[in-house]
Amino acid sequence: MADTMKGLKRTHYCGEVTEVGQEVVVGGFVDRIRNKGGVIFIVLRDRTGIVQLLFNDKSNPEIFEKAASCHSEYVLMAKGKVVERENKNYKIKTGLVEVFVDDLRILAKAQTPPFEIVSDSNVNEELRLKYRFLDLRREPLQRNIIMRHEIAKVTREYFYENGFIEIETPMMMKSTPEGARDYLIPSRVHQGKFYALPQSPQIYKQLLMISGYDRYIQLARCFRDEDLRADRQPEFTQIDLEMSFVDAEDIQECVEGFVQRVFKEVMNVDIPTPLPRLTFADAMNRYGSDKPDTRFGFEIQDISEIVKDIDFVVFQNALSDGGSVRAINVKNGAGTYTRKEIDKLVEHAKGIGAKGLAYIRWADEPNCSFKKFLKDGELETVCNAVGAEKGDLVLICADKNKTVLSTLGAIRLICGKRLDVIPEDKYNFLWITEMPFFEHDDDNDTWVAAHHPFTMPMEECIEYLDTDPANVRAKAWDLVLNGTELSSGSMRITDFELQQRMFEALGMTDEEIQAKFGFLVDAYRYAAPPHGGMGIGLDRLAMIMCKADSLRDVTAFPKVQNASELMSECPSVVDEESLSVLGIKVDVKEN
RNA sequence: GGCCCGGUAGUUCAGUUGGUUAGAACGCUAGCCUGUCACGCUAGAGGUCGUGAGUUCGAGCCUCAUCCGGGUCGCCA
Repeated sequence: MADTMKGLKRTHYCGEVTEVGQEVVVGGFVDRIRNKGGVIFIVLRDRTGIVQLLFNDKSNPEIFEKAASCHSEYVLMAKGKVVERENKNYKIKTGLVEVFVDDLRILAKAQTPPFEIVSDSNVNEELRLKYRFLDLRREPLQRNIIMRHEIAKVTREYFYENGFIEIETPMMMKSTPEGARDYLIPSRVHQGKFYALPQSPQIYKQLLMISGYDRYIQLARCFRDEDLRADRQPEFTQIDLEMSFVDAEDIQECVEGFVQRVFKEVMNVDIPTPLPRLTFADAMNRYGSDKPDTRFGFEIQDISEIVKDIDFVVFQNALSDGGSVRAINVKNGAGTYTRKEIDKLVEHAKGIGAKGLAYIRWADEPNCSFKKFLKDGELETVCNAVGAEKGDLVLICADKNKTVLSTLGAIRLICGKRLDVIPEDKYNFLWITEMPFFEHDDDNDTWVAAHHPFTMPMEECIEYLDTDPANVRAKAWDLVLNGTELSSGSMRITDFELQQRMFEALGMTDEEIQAKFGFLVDAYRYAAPPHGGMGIGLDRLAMIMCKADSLRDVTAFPKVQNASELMSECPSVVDEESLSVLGIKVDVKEN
């Protein structure tokens, strides 16, 4: 039997024990034991830090024996006097003192853990996820989880102070088969019918504006049944907000205040506002991405005009097909890349959809992959146009605009990472504005809404709704941080007739509209103040602030790539009885 | 669904052209040590080489399939 806590009450966290002479009671996990024979040191750990416990066989043999029987990760409680250390350790906060223990309780013994509970663990993530409760004992993960809490706390404080009301919206709602796939919940009472977990509380927060709550905030759990990525979990948290009697700039100003506050309070980093802005079109043209990382250069340059007379069939074909020829000038010594390294980049470009990359590699002399098509002076003209000098690598892509931009955008990122030119301590926020309203669905050759169908178009674009969908821009915007999409927002349509036109432009029939959003459309008949809002990815914000590479590092119990959880092994099969109550028959296709 | 990377003691890894009994470090167990702090010293235990087939006299190594994990594209209104 283990000891009990009886008669002891914790007085200090381990990391707080610094004052010599105090009587303290501490509790925690055994981090390390150093048994010297006649004296034992046990390092005790809790979420605040570590403290050294001291045991001496002369002064108290019984407690000494007990200390000698301890092993890693046992849970102990110890009472004793804080004394000055004979040999001080200046590397740790509590390193000048130690607790000379006069009462020791072994509250729980531990099996040997499958991996060592140490800060700089390099253990296979699969194993760590299976024993997530042990991995969460490790200091780096605890620091992240606690930092995430700090972010959430500051978030609530900021928005509460600015007049936002926190309202919980349902986790069980109507399934709308638009956009991402829903997680479905079967109904026992209504057999054959299903609720859905929210992809976001979008519809509810708009209804709350119609109901007059004016400013709404929620740290909302959201669910999407799509494939995972390092920055995408099926279950995530949005700082979800909606505001009435505002326009886009008001919402952006409010969110700027938020990011400034959270970075200052949690990290003591100053974020200058207003944040820089870039239209979607400019972002695509300069960075080949709707979420550009602006911490480094290598911007895309259109050299179509410069190369239009060069007799190179690749360039000429792209130009005559209405495409373009564009380049990035990769600096920082990329000109010394070997042929093999460049081939790798070209292979990557092909993977994205480009037919290839032309290049000018300038180690000692400019060395051009399409040299034989060049006339005197043309190489120099191209180099001058893109600002190339010795040591640079100019990568050129010629194709349809869309392909050229996405290719060079991706290659730009790869080069930036490979050359290690992305400053880690920089936090580049960026508003991406004037998002396109429609997206072309190449498979079905139709125009589909790029956002949810309640997004307001920009006033000056409304006239093109039916005639020129490609040029309709939305009153929608993204907030990007260091190349990660953090947040997305828009103004909503409050005008009933305009909403009808939107639905028509999207090719939705009255029946469809009624079946999917009937209640929301009806609600707008009862008058709504102008409103809009945003959803800010709390997980992604925490990931960047913690300098983590994956959402798993800022999520207590994350899912892995196939959306399962390795610790509890969910999702799992349920028994026949449970299914039968729901009126469900499972028909699984075997591979 | 496509492509790429990985899987060898509890953990992190090494393992040569396919060739004797698969090694190291850390951890673990036991013993010694009164000032350690990544304590030290001595000894010991610990392996279905992810799984299954195949090639071979012989497979950790070669081939195929499969499972698991990661990254990415598709997808994510």
